[in-house]
Amino acid sequence: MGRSPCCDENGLKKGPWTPEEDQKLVDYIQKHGHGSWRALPKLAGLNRCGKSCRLRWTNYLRPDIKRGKFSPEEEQTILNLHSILGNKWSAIATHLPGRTDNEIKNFWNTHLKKKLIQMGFDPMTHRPRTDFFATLPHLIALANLKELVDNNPWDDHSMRLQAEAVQNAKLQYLQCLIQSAAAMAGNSTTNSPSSIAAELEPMSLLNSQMMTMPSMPSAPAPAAVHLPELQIPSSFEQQQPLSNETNHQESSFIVFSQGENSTPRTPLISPLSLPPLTDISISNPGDACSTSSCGDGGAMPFWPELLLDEPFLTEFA
DNA sequence: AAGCCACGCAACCGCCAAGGT
DNA sequence: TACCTTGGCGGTTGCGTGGCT
Repeated sequence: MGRSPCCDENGLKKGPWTPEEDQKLVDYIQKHGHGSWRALPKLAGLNRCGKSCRLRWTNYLRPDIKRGKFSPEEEQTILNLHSILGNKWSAIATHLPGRTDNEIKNFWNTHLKKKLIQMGFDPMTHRPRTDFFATLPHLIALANLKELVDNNPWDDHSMRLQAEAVQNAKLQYLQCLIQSAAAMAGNSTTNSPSSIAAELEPMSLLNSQMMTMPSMPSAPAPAAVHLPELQIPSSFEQQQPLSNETNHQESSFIVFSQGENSTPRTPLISPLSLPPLTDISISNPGDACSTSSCGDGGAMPFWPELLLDEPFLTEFA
């Protein structure tokens, strides 16, 4: 496959376009259409390569281009589509009339990506970052959000996702505790529920700390946040390991998230960066997933759309 | 007022796929 | 089938601008 000789051709101008060049290009295309981009510059009297002309036209001069700030709706659309399509800017642009892929790409790189990072999300996966300590300050701030306190149950998708980030931190902490407990137990396979429960006690401490740390100057008064409580099933000790492998130190068991009475179960995130599950499975990395909610048992399940409303984005800008 | 720095955005670069010869 | 041309895409660069010290 050959490479197209382009702007490296001698004598062709590069750099910013002048109004005169723009006018020549617009005039020519309006009269004749662009036709062959390669032939266009000479026909239009431009000392540019065809590629440069095409980019100038498609990204700037096209009459149907919408300029100006992105609306909250457009912002949301980009977030949603990016969570599905990734960096397929041209595909995203097809859903935003008047916006170019270049413009969307720039907007993503200069605004949205930073916002997601600040909010504790991985901008590529749209998942809460799994680095607990890196996201802790943010999570503490989140825990102080009045909206989180007031919005219960999870009637707002974005709030729910943020709550999941908090929940994720809790689960990671839980994982650490479990591993510590397993280490303390040595090779013993009898991790009783009561001992695990004892280890879980600091979870509430963490929760309360997250509620009370003065991380935001204007943070509302600390109050209880109704996160779904982690529950260790009473039949915990009877849970079968999810894997037949026996060379792991950790025991495999299942932690269910349970919503409040009428609240549907909240999809949670595996603390081990496993695919998100409806029923969290804390198991050994690489274990086969045996829960019915685990998609097709191997393929990456579909991550919920990231729906972040403008006030929320502004809040953390 | 001058220098520095961060940011936004237009433009370029390099690669790829499709279609033509 | 191999090569070439063209259009398109995503990543990156560099310049202009505004804010801060």
